[in-house]
Amino acid sequence: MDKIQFLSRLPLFRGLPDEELRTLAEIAGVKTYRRGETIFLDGGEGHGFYVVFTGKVKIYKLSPEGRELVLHIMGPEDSFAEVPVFEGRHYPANAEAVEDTRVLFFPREALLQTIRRDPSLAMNMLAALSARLREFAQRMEDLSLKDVPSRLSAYFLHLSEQEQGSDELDLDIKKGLLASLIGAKQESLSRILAKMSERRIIEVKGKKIRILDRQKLKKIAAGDRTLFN
Amino acid sequence: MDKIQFLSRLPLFRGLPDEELRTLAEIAGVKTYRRGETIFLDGGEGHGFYVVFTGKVKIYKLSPEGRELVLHIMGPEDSFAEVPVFEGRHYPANAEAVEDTRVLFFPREALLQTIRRDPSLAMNMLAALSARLREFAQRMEDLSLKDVPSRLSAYFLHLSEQEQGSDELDLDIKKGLLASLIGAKQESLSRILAKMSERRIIEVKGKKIRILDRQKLKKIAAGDRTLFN
DNA sequence: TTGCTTTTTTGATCTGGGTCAAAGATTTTA
DNA sequence: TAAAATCTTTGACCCAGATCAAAAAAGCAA
Repeated sequence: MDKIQFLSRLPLFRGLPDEELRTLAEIAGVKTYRRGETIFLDGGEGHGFYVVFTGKVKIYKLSPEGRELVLHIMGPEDSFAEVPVFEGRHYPANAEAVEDTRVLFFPREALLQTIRRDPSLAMNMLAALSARLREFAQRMEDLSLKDVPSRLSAYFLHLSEQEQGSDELDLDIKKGLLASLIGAKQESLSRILAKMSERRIIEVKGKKIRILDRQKLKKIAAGDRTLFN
Repeated sequence: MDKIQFLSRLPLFRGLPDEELRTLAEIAGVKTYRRGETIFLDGGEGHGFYVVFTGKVKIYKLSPEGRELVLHIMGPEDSFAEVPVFEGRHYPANAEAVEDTRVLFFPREALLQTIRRDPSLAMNMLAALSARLREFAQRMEDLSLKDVPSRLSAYFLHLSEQEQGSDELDLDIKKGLLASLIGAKQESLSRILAKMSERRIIEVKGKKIRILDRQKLKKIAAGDRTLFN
């Protein structure tokens, strides 16, 4: 397994001298989790951070009554649980493998030492956290100011962008998980998908979505509700 | 005005050598804004970050239709707009003075250079961004999984903690702003305050709140709705 | 294949909190 | 101090989306 090569591709480690990279690669442990397994729990003590190697991890919050909000779905090359490395020492959310997953684990101290030695890692990390803050601010806005169809449409457009503007989207996750990711209930999502299909805005085949009318999708994302009345 | 002394008290600059601190103090510009004045707009180009000296600044998002979500109310010693320094170069939200306000402004380049020279500033900054991420994750959970009375109660308990557990709270901001901070409409907030007063959970006198029944407040914060039925 | 589990859809109903409108209170300004 | 502007409360009504229940579809194991 070529850990070093993998690490060198990560934006987080860009610009790091090979030697530092080698040290990090040595220190990083591989952990494997099966589908459904918990990686850590909200409030648990965090001793380092993770990078997904293969598989998929959901980062989520649970309310006392057991309702769930998914903050992120992390895939290969994504890192998570940086926060407790730098502040507070306990995890700010739960993490669970939604597929069989392998992750790299970097112990806090190793990372902190590298950061102290090499400002470029600090800068990369600051950029990464900043990007996430930006994303959260947007998510919060969406959650409190936009309705569910709008959030769903925005999500589709986002997926499409990630696939170079393709009209063929692969959700790649269960619908229930998608619902929780956009802050809705499974039943609501199902109804909205049905309505959007009926209106020929999208076509749904299992986990495959085809965008039929990008203009209308954009309108809905921007808050237009006329299509639903 | 003793900029250096002020700066040396900030958690962000803790551990910085006096010389670096002096350099930063020299570079930092003071800007003043009147109540209601815009400091920057979402999407505008960001050339540095700010620390509140006196006054109060609201950081907020606006939906296309003009609905507002307040992300933060920043007071003296709080810093804001770090994100565009490290990533993306444009502001992720709007900022407006809600009182007559003086802020210190640190140009991006000065900050980046100090960070490159001194890892302790990088570490402080990473800790600050991490703390904010943690806060955002909590806010997102509250926004999507909790109801308005619960968010309001949590806010009161939070204020109380900041005042060493006192039962006498000073909102210090307009009710409309508070509403927008907890993701509600002014009218809803008003009704909930009325109901909580009627139930003798709190007492409201203008911007002063007195907690009468902390137990019930905690119950509501935890999601209990029996008090409202 | 068959049966069992999990996921998704559909139907019926309920409700928290938003909207619109107007009155009342407080603050600001002249 | 008056009057103008802004902020807050209250009332009537409405609706997006949650909940509860059950059927249908899709995955999966034996």
